[in-house]
Amino acid sequence: MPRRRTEKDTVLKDIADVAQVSLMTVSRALRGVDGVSEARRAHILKIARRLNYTPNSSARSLVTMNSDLIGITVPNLFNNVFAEIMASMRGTFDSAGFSSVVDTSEYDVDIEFAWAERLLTWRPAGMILTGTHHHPALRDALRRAGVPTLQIWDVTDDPIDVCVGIDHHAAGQEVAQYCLDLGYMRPGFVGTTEGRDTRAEARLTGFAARYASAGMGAVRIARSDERNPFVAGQNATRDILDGPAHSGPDVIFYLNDHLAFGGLTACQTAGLSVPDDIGIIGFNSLDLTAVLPVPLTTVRTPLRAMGTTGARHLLARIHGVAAVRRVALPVELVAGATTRRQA
Amino acid sequence: MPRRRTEKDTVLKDIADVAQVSLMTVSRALRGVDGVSEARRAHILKIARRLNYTPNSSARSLVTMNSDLIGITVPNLFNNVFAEIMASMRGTFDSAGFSSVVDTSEYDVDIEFAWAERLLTWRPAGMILTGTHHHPALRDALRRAGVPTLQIWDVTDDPIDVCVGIDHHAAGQEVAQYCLDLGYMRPGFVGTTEGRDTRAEARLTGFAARYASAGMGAVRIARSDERNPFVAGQNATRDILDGPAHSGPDVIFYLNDHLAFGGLTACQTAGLSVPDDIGIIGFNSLDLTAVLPVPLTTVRTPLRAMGTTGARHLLARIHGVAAVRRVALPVELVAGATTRRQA
DNA sequence: TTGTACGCGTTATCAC
DNA sequence: GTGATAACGCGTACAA
Repeated sequence: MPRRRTEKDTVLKDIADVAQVSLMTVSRALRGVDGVSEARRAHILKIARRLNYTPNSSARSLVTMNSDLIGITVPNLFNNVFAEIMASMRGTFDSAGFSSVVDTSEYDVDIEFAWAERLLTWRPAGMILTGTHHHPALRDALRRAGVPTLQIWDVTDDPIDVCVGIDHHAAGQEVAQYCLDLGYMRPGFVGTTEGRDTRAEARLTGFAARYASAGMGAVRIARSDERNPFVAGQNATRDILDGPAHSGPDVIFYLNDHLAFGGLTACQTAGLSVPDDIGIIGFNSLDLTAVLPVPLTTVRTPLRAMGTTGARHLLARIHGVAAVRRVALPVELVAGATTRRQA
Repeated sequence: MPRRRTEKDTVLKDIADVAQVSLMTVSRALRGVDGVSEARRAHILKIARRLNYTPNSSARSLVTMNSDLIGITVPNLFNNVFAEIMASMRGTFDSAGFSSVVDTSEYDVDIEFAWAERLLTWRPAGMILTGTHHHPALRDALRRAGVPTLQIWDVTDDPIDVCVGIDHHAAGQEVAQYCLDLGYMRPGFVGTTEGRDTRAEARLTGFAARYASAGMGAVRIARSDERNPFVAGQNATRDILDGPAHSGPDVIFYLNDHLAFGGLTACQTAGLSVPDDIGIIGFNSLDLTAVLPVPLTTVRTPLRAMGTTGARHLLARIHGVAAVRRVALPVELVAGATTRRQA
């Protein structure tokens, strides 16, 4: 027996029957395109509402070969950075009538790729990837599908389509320069497991490169794969402080403010005074910092601007406007009270 | 001129031509259903891969009248509670082959409803709503569409379909009982703008009800609509402490741990010692608390269990198994060092 | 301004 | 085990 629509599953045809017009007139009326007299349109809309008409996006998508779905993948949702970027983009897309299909890749390019392949079966209007490090086959898959793609949060000279972000390497250098200016001689870095967060690694590389070119010794590095970022910062800081006196760092650059806050507590526990005994620098100016008794020296990243700019550029591409391919936004080093000029 | 597929947009028909079999055999082979010899199937799969075949979900959805899309709406992504719930659910759905379409409602039932209506045009396999307070028309719309629906984070006796969460009213009572046992006489509550977070209001109601039935005066309430939760807690606490001495609260129950941390800093600034001068109680045991020098008295909510349980129940409904309609998970009051027995 | 014919890519059904 | 055919609901093209 042929499948039957459920009783209430109204379609254009039913509305057309009730309104005594052709199916096409209903379609036009509902889409708001020209070619229907106002009287008819109003009449049809009323009937559609009364019949609880729900359009079928699949049918429309099938014939138009596209959809109002936008794919967004971020490493996770716990990091406020990604929550902020997503929120600022979603506003733009939402009011433009798009729906977001979200993935969390956990920094795993295979997960990201598998998700992207599944999403491509829906012929999405656009795709947003975090960063510039992806599965080798992803770029081709997206190109082949012709899906406008935005890479956000990091920049590269060779984006899939368009990228909007900050130059993490340069940001790391900037922080190193700031430290050098203050006279810090033994730089440290605290982050998470190597290879996961490639942006953080880029910051570290830039940080180390600037110190190296100044003839200073290598950066002391400690990592923690603890899931709770505060605890991770605390643990890694404890590790980096462990060892003979005066061999430890005199300043630590953290993966982000959360880890830095954990580091602050570790320093207090270790009896170290900040900034007298050691300097602490965060990244990403997160919510928490606003209420700390000592303002944290950190780097303010333009997350909201990044989201809105990125969304705008992606929308432009979706509408066929070939805009720029690379937008690097500036970061701002915010000098707080957790660093100070060395004697 | 009829629209033409782009060169690379391969479809079943093309594969069938190359494989020298009928289109239906290809369809069966790709779906892994019975009725294709193993030799043929392997051959077809290889060709499909070589031709970069991407299935068209819209076409499938059109004929099957369903999809592998699951809608999830949460108030926002900044609150770790929702990030945690989403993450624990997504794992289950992802491995079951579903894709998540996400919305952030900003605690606005109209936004939630508009989003849900748009999503229904895709005939989603399931829908997840946060809480039990929705647009009056949403329940009907979901019922009519026959979409299995999970309400998470709060419970009700009359769920749309199935609900998994905690009893916020009871949790508030539990906290009040704890405070009464310790001898706190002047309860306070700090939250955000009234009417936004209905779960928080339920906790407040339960908290106040328990105190009322113990014959104690009304709960002192302060609110802040500041976006940064830490700052909100700080500001509202400052407000509640303002006033003649001994009229202020001797214990404050916060909307969550973030606001409580802001409150802690406000107390310190005001020269109040915690827990000697005032007690502080949070909610939701968030990441931050792990590194605080003084362990926060708070309520631990089973966020992960909630997500996995909810996902399981929704999957059951999607597969046609009518499971329970209401699951209330227990909360655990964690006594920290920010409260103590009163003299 | 309105209507008719056809096709989008896939799956259900039934025949072989 | 395999293939032919008819939908699924809607939009494009063109005729009226």
